[in-house]
Amino acid sequence: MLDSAEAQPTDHREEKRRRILRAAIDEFSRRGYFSARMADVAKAASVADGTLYLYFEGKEHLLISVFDDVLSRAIDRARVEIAGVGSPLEKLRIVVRLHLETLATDRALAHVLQIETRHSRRFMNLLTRGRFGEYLDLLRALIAEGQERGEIRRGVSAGFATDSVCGARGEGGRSWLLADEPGDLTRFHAPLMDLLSAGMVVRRA
Amino acid sequence: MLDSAEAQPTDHREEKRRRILRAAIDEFSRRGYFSARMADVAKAASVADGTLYLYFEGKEHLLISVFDDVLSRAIDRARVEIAGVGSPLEKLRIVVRLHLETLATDRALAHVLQIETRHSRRFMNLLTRGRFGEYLDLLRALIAEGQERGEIRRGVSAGFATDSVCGARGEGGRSWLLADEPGDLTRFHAPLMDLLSAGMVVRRA
Amino acid sequence: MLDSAEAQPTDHREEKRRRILRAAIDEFSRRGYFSARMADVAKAASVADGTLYLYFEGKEHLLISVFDDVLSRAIDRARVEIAGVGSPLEKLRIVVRLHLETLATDRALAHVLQIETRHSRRFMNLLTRGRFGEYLDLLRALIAEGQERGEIRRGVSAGFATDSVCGARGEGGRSWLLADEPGDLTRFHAPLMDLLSAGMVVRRA
Amino acid sequence: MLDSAEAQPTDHREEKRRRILRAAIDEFSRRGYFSARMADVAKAASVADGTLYLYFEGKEHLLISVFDDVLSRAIDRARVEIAGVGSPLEKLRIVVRLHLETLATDRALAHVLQIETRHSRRFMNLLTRGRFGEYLDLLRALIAEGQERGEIRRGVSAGFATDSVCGARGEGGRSWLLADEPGDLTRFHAPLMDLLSAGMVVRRA
DNA sequence: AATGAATGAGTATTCATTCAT
DNA sequence: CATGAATGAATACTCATTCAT
Repeated sequence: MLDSAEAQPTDHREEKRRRILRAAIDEFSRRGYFSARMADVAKAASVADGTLYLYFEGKEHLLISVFDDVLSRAIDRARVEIAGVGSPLEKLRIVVRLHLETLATDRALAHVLQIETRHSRRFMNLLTRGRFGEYLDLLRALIAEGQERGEIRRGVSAGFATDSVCGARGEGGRSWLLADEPGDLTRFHAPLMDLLSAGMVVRRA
Repeated sequence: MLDSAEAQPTDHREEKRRRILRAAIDEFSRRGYFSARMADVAKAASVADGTLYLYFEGKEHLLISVFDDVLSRAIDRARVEIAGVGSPLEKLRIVVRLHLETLATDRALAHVLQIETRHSRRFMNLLTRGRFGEYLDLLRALIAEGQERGEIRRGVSAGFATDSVCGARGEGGRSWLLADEPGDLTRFHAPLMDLLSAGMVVRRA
Repeated sequence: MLDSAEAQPTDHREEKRRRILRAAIDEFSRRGYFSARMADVAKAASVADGTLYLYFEGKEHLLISVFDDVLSRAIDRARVEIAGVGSPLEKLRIVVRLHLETLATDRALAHVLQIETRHSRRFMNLLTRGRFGEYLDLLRALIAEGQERGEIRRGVSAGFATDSVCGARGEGGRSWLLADEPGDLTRFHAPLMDLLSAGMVVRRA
Repeated sequence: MLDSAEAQPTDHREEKRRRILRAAIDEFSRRGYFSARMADVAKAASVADGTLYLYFEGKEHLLISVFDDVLSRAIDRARVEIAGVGSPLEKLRIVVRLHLETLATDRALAHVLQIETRHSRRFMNLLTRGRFGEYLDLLRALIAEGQERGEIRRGVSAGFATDSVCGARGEGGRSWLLADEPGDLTRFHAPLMDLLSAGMVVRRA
């Protein structure tokens, strides 16, 4: 009883928070972070300008929140999906696929993640702490695990391979974002994994 | 006689243009494109605010000019260095090395190229025409050539491979840029080429 | 109840709008339109700089609004005062008197109307649509009516007489300057001298 | 010999001065005084920007010079043409005709004189000293003379009639606006209406 | 909690003027 | 005398943020 009495406003609050994040993604994607106006985000979220500041500390925090929110859920889903999988390389494959699927499903989100979060050094540093760091840790762990189990070549440092995975995926995403006729992002999945695997996989004599 | 008479002002002008570009790179790198102020660029270049507009049309054009200027010289150097080389894969290796060396030499420049030029769709389109397009063409040509000569697997499309090269290199550069203790960027060269080559090279049975 | 609840903000808003217009009249009069600064208008109106733009689109629109606002009220007053009057000439006399009284009451306003609204051809065109056009129509109608009733000489066209009354042609050519098909200015010479001479020349018996 | 030796540069100088004035008239007319750029005046006059300042003290002085130059020649011509005429009213008629002819011949000049010289109170004061004052004196003298000889009604003050003729009072108060001791504008109402009515009212036999 | 009117700091750009050549 | 590259003061307008209601 108490719960439901409190659940209502909380749900309401959470729903409004999500609406604002959604509006932020759309506006940041459409106009770019710096050109997007808080007033437009508010309008798109159907709230008053001032309300944004009851949910987020300011514009910058709103962008960080988009990033964190998406990665939060990405990590959760990834952990669930790779739970029963044995091969680290296969796990890696799954994580990359999930990532591409998320981007493919929500082009505006992809744009914000790929482009708009790259602005200032300070900003990137803010990002690296928080969920993004966790995500990188996950990838690094998978690669390290793969190396320990002999599935991935040791010549490649885990950090470097992580960067390559993110980078290749990122640039593919960027091309896809900027292309006039985007097509399906997930079609990059196979060749991307193929390409990277080829470099990482231990080649059995 | 005529030369020296005309050379002075031209040299003077060119020298000032370079000073402004240099200042722009530094300021855009330090504060980010949007946060950088034209007044600071002017001060860093030791010219009056108004002088910037005698050399560049505006802030946006200044950023584009940085990009174009760097790529102009990158392309020229690349063409010279790969002139006598036979193997396309080797040529690719050289181009990537040159690129990394340029970024490694000038961290501020690297930052501007990797981060600050990624802002808006419109901006990217501006960039793609001009020298950047030429650069991509060069890479694509090398990959296609490699495929014709059987050095590079045909399964990988030239466009996709180009993206991967740029992306992996980009993300490596980005990590390096954002790392607290950067180390030497060129140490990425060997593993990067190794990684990519492994994915691209025709594996002889 | 409802009224008073809504009346407050509306009144408040209207009061602020008037305060800004008043400040604009004073500043435009004191320094001239181009030399007047929006910041000074804001200060004189006791509002923040940005507030000006919540009430008017920009500096130019502020000037047009001064003009329109004054003419709006001039037309209303004129219509009331000439309502019961029979003679068109008498009506004309009243309108001119009202106009002069308004100018006489508010010297700053007079200055803005007489001088500062005369800047560019484009600006005059903006002005001619809107309330100014209505005002001219009123004058033209009165003169035409006077001519029909034989109170005003037919030799003078309604348009020309209108211009003479409100002085557009007083100095010999403002209207001519702004007209789309100027024709020959000297053709105004005869009727203008006729008109003025008649008033100056001693009427013999 | 000496004369011709010195005449050349002097003529040359005078010719350049005239070219600049001409360019100023055209540019001020085309874009308005405030929007016209000195650089454009220079270009239109085929001289360097800096050269303008060898002939005129600055932008404002350039505008005043246009005014003064035109009036100088207007006064000279007027004096010549009215030399042998007996009737002051006829003289007045001639002066007005000359004035209108000048404006009619050069529309750009007319625009500058009618519109662009009306900007600030300070500016008008600058103008009133100099040749413009002389011009007004001439008109006043003619009217006074006409009144003495019984050609012009005495009810109209010389000053007021002068203003009416050159239109300063045409719209109801420009002169009043710029006068140092304005008095009451409404006192102009009766004589103004009298003046204009006389021209418009049907004179009953 | 929500609103949205008001705030005012912040900045790219222009252009009259100068002065070294 | 003439040039025109360089100067730098000056300002309209935007928009993130606040706070009285």
